[in-house]
Amino acid sequence: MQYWLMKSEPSEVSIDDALAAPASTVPWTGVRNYQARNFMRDLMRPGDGVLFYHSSCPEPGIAGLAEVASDAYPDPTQFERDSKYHDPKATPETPRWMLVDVRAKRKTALLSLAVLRADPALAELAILKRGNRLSITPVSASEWRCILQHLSK
DNA sequence: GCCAACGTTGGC
DNA sequence: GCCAACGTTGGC
Repeated sequence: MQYWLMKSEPSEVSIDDALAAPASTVPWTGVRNYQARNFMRDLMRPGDGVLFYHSSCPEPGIAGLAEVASDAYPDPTQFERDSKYHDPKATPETPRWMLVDVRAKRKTALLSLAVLRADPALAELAILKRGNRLSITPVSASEWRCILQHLSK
């Protein structure tokens, strides 16, 4: 059982969008970074805990709780010529990009970056590290507990 | 819109 | 394999 933080731009897929989807489940399309892909492909397992993070928006922060809902499989958008996620070097025989399904569990009060930064127990949280742009990052069990504690306030 | 930080590309 | 140029991310 592992824990993750996954960024999504709410103008693309917000926690509300995910909760409104069939079975509250969305395919995590569009990841085009090898490290993030490898996390999904090699380390994620169904049932892993997910912090649903809103990025590139007026109020960035943790907006909900979710879980990994599938093993990794090829991201179909890489094969779609008219998709902005199309990758001409990918073929169904040799896919490059993988994704997992994510099931939203609940929306939370927004846990802002300022609040996260103010907690010394979260000093090592990857999302708070300078220059970190990874859209998927691991969260330790103690960080997860700490964040749940914040969310229960 | 700015800009720091980082990943990727491609010429050599 | 180096590394400069370029593109992207994402908070502010």
